[in-house]
Amino acid sequence: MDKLNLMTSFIAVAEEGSFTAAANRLGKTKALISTHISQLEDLLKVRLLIRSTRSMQITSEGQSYYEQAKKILDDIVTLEAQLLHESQSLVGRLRISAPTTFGELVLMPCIAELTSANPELEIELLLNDRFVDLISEGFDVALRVGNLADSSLIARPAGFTKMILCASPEFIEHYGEPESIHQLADLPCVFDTNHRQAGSWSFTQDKQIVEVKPYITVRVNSALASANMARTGRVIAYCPEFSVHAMLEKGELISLLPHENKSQIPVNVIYPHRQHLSSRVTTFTQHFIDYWHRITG
Amino acid sequence: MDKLNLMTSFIAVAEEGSFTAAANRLGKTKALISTHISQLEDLLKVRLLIRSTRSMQITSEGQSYYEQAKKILDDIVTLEAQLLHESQSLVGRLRISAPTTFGELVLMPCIAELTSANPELEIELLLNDRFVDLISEGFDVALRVGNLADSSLIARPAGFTKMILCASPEFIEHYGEPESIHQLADLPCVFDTNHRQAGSWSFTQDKQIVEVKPYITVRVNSALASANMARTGRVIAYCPEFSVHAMLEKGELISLLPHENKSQIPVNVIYPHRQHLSSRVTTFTQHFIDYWHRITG
DNA sequence: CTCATTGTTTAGTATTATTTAACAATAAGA
DNA sequence: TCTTATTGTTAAATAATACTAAACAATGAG
Repeated sequence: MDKLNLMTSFIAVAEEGSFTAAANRLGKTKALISTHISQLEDLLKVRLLIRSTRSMQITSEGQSYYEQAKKILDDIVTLEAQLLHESQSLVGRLRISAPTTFGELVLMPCIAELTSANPELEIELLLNDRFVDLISEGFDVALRVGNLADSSLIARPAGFTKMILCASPEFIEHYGEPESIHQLADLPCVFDTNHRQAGSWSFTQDKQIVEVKPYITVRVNSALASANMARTGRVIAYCPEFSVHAMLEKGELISLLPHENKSQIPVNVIYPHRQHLSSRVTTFTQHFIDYWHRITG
Repeated sequence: MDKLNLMTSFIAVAEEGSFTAAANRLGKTKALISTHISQLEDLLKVRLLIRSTRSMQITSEGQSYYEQAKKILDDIVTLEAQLLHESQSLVGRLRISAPTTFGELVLMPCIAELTSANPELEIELLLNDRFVDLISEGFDVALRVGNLADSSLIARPAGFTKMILCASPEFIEHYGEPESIHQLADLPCVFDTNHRQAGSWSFTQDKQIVEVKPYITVRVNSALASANMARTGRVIAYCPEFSVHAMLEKGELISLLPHENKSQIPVNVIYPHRQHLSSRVTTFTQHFIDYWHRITG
């Protein structure tokens, strides 16, 4: 028994003053309205309407019920409209999880654009390279660089980032520029432990994936830290393009063997569910993907 | 789709923190809870809960919906309890319709007892000898003296009143006491036009109904008026016992042929419906019936 | 790694909602 | 006064849905 249906029927009858008119208003039959009123009266154990075949009169209890029932139905409509508006407007908080370096270098300018366009959007960005459980930590959305583990989470591909093998001019002056990736086994390297394969770097040559074990002198769980290490001139680094972009532009680092390595790693936007995404999430996602395509060409 | 059911399930989940616990609380299966939540989210087009098989988290929209939905369910419970209380207490108005003389002489003392015992009961008594439509004029209850016309109304028999043929001592002194009802055709009479049969009186002799056409000198639509007419000594009257009771006691009127006439007419309590009577109506009805039995013996 | 427990899905069943049609009651019109 | 049209009610039939049971995939605890 759908109580809200019964209430709706009763309100229509009270306002129209007749079962038939109420049935027309609601697009139902008068028979249904009749059973609805009977059910409601049985449920409430109170007579709401006094009716003969021709005339009808609302009881004092019916009048009191009408007023309050109408308010309750209004409250439900208001609640639902407000909730929909809340989820479809760009007001409120958006919790984002992202890898540290990626967040620092890529995401901050992207988010700056978004918030200046939507001042009421509150963004909370948590940068972390450890594994993050989106659901239990209450994130709305996350960015992941690299291949994804199997998961129940939903991924939306945003594009790719090139992997750059690089060193400083001082390093090249001292060791000379390597002519093949296999020389990395003999040259001092810094290793970003955020990479999946422990102790090895993978390159793509002529669409073939080649694994090389570099000579590792330093390990660190940060792409930016390893780029900065390379800038000292002591080591070669293998970093995502975004983390060394500025240093390459300034000439502080130089890309090595750019024609021999076409490695790319995927960038994904992740959310914990697929349905009824708030527009905060969809707006952020779309804006990030646009931004990423803009800066990676 | 019973929206209140969906809301109830969601509230249980939000409070218990798990679908299974919510299902146990409501005595339903977890499968049902799962579909309820999905339906509610589809209905609202908003994600309320973020859930994996093991952990669950309420969204900010879900939290807001929970608080307001809970209030709405509370409002419904409160409304229903209040309505039931309202109809079961003796507070409020009771509109009664009754014949004029009956109301003036019988009902007023009866109602006086009732209101002094229930000070919060407001009684509105409308006395009227014309036909009254209980429903369209909004009466809760009516009293009818005499046989009832066929009707959709509900009648509860309260007892009977004797019909008394009577005249004043002066009348008897002048005309002598009649020895048979058939003499009424020759003696001057006052006729109460509230009687059903126009121009004739019916008597009950040895369980046989006898119709007599009296010699009518005055017609009036009031039993009390016809009794007062008889008290002048000019005419014989035929009245319900309650309307001449006081005059008989004082000796102002004398009952004629009491052993030859056993006519009684029924007294009924009438209401426009049978179900969900307010306790105002049932209390009044019971009190009147008790009172009537007390005064008629 | 196993096991128990979670939420989801599907198919089947039970229940309810709704309509259709026949009905009794009654106000309006002839 | 009689007929007609319209009212609310009822019963039976059907459409819709609520609910369950069972099998499932995912995952945290031991």
